[in-house]
Amino acid sequence: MQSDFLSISCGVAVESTLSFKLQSHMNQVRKQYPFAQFEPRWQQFWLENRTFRAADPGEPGSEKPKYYVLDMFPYPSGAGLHVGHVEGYTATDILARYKRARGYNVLHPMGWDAFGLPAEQHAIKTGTHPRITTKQNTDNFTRQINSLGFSYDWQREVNTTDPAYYRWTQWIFIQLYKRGLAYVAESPVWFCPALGTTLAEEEVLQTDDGPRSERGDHPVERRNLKQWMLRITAYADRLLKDLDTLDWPESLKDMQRNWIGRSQGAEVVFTVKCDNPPTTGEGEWKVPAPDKVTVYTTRPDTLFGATYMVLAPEHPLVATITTDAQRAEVDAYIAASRNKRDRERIDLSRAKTGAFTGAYAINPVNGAEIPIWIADYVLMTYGTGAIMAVPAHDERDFEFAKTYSLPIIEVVAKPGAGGQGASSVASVTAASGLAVVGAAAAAGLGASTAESGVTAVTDAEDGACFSGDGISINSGEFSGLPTEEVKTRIIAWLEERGLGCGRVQYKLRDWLFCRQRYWGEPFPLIWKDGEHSAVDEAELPVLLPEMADYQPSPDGAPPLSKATDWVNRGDGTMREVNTMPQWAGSCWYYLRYLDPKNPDKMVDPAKEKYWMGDKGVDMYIGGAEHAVLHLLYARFWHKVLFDIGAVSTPEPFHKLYNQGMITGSDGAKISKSAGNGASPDEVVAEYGADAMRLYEMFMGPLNQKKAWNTQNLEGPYNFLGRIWRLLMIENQEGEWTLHPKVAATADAPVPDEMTRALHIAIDGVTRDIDNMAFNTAIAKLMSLYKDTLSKAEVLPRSVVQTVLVLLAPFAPHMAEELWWQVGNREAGASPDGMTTLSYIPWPVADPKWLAVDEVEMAVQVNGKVRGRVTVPVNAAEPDILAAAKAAQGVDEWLAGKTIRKNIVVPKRLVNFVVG
RNA sequence: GCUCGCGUAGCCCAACUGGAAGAGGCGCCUGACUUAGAAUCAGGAGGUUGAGAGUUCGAAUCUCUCCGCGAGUACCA
Repeated sequence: MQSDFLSISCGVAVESTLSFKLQSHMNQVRKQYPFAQFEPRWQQFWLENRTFRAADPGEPGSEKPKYYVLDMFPYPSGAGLHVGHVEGYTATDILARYKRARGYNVLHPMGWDAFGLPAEQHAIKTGTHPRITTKQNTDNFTRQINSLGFSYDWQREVNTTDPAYYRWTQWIFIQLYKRGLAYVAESPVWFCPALGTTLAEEEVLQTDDGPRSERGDHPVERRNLKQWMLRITAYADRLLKDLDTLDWPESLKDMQRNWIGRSQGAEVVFTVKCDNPPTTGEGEWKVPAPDKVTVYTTRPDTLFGATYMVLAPEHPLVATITTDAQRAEVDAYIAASRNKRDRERIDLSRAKTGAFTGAYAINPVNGAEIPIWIADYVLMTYGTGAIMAVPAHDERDFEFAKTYSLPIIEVVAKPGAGGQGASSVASVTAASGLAVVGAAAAAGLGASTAESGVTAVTDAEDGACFSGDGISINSGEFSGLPTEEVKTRIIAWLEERGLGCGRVQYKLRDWLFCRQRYWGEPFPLIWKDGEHSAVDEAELPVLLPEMADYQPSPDGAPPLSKATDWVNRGDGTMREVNTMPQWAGSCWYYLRYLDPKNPDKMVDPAKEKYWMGDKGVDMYIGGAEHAVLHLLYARFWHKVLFDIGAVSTPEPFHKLYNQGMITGSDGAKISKSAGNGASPDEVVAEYGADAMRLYEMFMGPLNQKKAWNTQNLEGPYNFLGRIWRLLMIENQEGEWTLHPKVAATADAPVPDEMTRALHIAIDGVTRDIDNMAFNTAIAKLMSLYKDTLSKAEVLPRSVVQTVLVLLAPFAPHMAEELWWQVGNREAGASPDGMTTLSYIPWPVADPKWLAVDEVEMAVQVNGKVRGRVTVPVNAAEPDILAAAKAAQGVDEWLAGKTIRKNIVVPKRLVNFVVG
């Protein structure tokens, strides 16, 4: 029953009757220590004394080395702080407090990513202005964050919706615009009817139910719209290359590499042979018949194996090359494929479909005529929208060729496959050669591959298709050479003749950078006669106009278009009415923290140089869900700012760490409807902030997914209670005072074994924090308590204070309170003489206490432990072996055996291998 | 389908990177304190490291093949 109540207590939605029972139960649970009294007291102390203020260059404290530890700032939602926020913020807080104690000038700021859809949707529903909602939410987040004792420098708070902030977002946009990195284009873009706005590629997820919005999970569709784009592709190569310089999780770098999707290949020009040129029907040329079509391929080495060509259905040449005979079929296919898109469904079966245009292309390397098809497995948005199909060496082409009985020619032999395949190919080539292909192609659809004889040289019958590297065959002068070499040679061959060239291609698309919403940064742009220009920088910020009605227009026009006084500037120019996407403000907020109130500059160069140093942010912690969104966008903006000299590092975030997601008790994502979550407010009320922080760090490795379990929370909570009761004692009135065994023996000598245990703990905790292994650091503190502190008759103050400094990053309130209770007071600092331990130097483990004289080693015979032996730590190998042979239990296993090999692992074990 | 990560005690997790399977916590059991329970304190039990092969004197750790869970990605030529 008890655990039921506890788990219910953490649910977001609690029914009133249960909630009542819960209360009565909770009241019975005795608080292990009076956290409700001292936690708020220290939070107030820190705020009032600006304990965590970071020193800007020139100020006292700035002579220390800097350490910039950053959280991904939150979107202040109405739901309030989430246990996932607490996880990341606790981790950075531990580092911030640890680094302060280690003598660093620590920058640890917090702010609000406050533009965005939820506030606007709430506004549409309730009529409350997003600004009001945002203020309420940031107030609530601030309260919750402070209730957890995070050591932010609140003097540096930023808010993306503050005109003094977004003025500089607009300024950066103008710099992009001036450099030609922002442009308007009409293209097929993602549109979300439910959200009433376009979305970037990165904001659309491909799901089993078709493409859907990353935010809100609504269906999205392709529409041809005129939109503002940012030319992030111009930075594709640098964004890719500089990943190598970053200390990020390899998996995250892979995701960015994958998204950027660099591939190296070639463009090849094919000549179109159109025996039956298209006409308008009155016998006139519709357009001049095209005579060239360019394809992109990453496998130019397989050019001899191209047996047909495929254009995307949207390819502009389709209309002009299609023969009259094929026109009906082609038009029907185009219509069907467009319809397929509109059905917002992904075809999981991947059945390949297409239509023959009636036209042929001529392969530049061998003059073979190959049929030109259209198929929706070729995308207009990648490469040239046209491919040469090599069914023998490409899975997709292979499937398509099988479906439509197109010829398949093998031109790459598997390495090490032996001479059999190669020779059979060679003989067929010699006998029939490419002429067979031409004949098959000319025969068109009707030609069966069996009749053509081509399949004899392929693996088609066993359903195989070899897409790896190998040795070229059947490829004229290139036969016999390995794939890589053939690629180079064929590209050179094509380039010499003007028939193609090497080319690098990226998957990354330009960034769709405008939204048809109200609650976002207005663009600093004006229009006149269809021409756009940037406003003068002196006009910034371009303020969001006050509006009574921020409903989207039924015709799809952005809400700002209704603010006519704002749109029409009176001089014949009109303002741009789109707004920027939410990512804009988060692209550079880490820079504004450095100089948050500067009215004249985005950031003062001296401050930027000091805080960003050589490598930028020293530690950035957040979830992996932003891998190809925020983290890619911010790197792009930062590089542009670097290019214009506004920042001094090529990358913004040198070290990045991904926190693992905290799921509900059922392992599923925490949601209100599932009721599987925990609310930080409730946990803090019941167990206190220190216990919540300690538990979230104790759950497991920071970078792994973990399930919330309130029962497990009681472990760290009990530990804090034990530490408290170790030093404090409760009288009959329920007041806590310092325990006599601490107070009476302040100057007591420290037993060697206690000193040793303390130094082992210092060493272990320090290394664990440096390795972000907070769970094991906490376990080491628990061991120190259990094995040493709890057993001590007297607790020397020096030991207690060291323990409190070690505890402080994890449980800062209790550490501060006990620090004060054991007598660290300062007259005048506060009415009670409160003084912080935040800047007390971190203890250093003395190696002499870590050293041991003797070690116990395991003695194995043939890998099985048969005894143990204690030897001096620096014993020589012969001595160890002698002792090991004599060890009890070992001798009998060695009796009468020949030792063939001795293995000695210093300080660990001895293994005798006997025959 | 492809890529990557993870499987250790009933549960959450350690294991110095190839060297005695166990640091810590939850739960469970025993004892102390209690009229009794709760809380607290002291102690204890608990194992084929997902399965199978391989490398090695020695494998939780390295290699391969499966199984299970999770994340990313999805016709990118």
